[in-house]
Amino acid sequence: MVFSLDAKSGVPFYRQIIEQVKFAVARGDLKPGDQLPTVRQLAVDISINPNTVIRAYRELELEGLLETQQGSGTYVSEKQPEIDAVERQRMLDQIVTELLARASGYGFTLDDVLDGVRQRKEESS
Amino acid sequence: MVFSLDAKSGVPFYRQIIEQVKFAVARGDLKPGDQLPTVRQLAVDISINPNTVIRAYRELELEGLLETQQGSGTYVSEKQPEIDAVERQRMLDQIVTELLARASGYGFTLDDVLDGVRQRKEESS
Amino acid sequence: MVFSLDAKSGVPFYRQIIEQVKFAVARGDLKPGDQLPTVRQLAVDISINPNTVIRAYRELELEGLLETQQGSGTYVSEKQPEIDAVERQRMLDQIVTELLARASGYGFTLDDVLDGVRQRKEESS
Amino acid sequence: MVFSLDAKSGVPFYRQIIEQVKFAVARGDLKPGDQLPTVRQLAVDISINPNTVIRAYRELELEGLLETQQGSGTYVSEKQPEIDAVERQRMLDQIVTELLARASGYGFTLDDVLDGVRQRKEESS
DNA sequence: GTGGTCTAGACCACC
DNA sequence: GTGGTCTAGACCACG
Repeated sequence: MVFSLDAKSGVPFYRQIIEQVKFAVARGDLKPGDQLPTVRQLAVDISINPNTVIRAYRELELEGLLETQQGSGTYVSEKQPEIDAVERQRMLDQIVTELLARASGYGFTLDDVLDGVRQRKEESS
Repeated sequence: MVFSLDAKSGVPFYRQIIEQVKFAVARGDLKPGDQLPTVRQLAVDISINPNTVIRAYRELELEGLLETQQGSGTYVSEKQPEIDAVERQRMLDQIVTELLARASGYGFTLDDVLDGVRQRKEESS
Repeated sequence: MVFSLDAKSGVPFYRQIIEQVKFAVARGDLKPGDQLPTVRQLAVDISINPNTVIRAYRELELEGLLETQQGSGTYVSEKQPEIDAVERQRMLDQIVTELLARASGYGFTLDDVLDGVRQRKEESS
Repeated sequence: MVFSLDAKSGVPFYRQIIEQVKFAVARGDLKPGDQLPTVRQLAVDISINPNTVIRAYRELELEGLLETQQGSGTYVSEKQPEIDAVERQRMLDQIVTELLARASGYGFTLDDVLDGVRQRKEESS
């Protein structure tokens, strides 16, 4: 799995790592039992402070997505946490709300955003 | 114009004010020449420190959206800064990218997001 | 004498008035004994607060450039204050220093400014 | 890079810092990628409140001159914002206009100013 | 009355 | 360690 960070995005590094891991798991690129890069290795690979990697892994572990085996490494949990459907929907709502608010601040309408997302879909298909 | 802050959102107060002003201008609720609430008045209204309001107004002034006349008040600029079409598109791209990145982190597909936004559209119509 | 204010310049109104009066006297447009517009008249003419006019006139009176005769009006002093040559030079130095500093902040060289001033000279001749 | 403040000038501290940074970048004393003094360090060095330094750095960041990396420090942007040539000329015009206006207020002619600036040039050469 | 600047100090987020 | 946000309150400048 390949990680990449964007320092200019304003999104903190540890969040970018978290999202990339979640994305990889959601896509199936990372399967239960798969090992993740070691903290030190990943830190070197993407040129960041090991503490930042630790923080990302720890949060993912707290969520139940990862498991660390002392001395062995960090792995994708065998039992992926089931997210309550209601909770899940609320999550999406929250994300959509925030981004729409930001978009409207720049004068974009809901349709503008809708078109933007549709366009991505075409590009990816 | 009505302002409201959400202390739990994690979004800094001054950013919330900035976005609400931008939104109001984009919607036409605030027109060029209109006076904004005075710093002290708004501070009292939404129960925050005047310095925080000043900061929000100041950033909007630096962007060219507002103008302040010492001793008189703060107004919406007569000449709203024109946003370059290319710049605008890049802005939308960035917003959509973040929207999708955040959503995918929770396992949502592009279609899930599309549905989420569509749903908003129906609600608002 | 015609006054005009530029609200966008950032220079406070009372300073703009002061400089315009000084300029008019320096040019000879206003001679010793000449009456200036009354405070109220000028305030109406240029659409500002009378207090602002009062402030400008008062500072000019303190410098000895104007004299107010209660109930009669404000006049250019018969005896224009002589500014010490050294003081005068220091004044110019200070003005030049500040503006050059600001110009350099935008990457302009001393020659750029020099050219800018020369250009004005040609335009005015 | 050495900073120095003049409390008597009437120019706000944060503006003085901004102009000194711009000047240093324009001169090449600060190059893209260079780190600036930390907020706290600079605050101690020039004996002002850290908030004032933050404010200066922040405005420079909004202009695109600096970039801050949370937890790491503040750096000169790799891509310095390009100033539109027209915009640049307007800026110079504005500076020259103010220079002449202020000078004429003290009875200096355009030639006096020209001499004053020329003199600076000789001194600096 | 209006906005602007600065300080002091608390608390937070990130690396 | 780094920068960021917010508060409280003083003092100033402008109209």
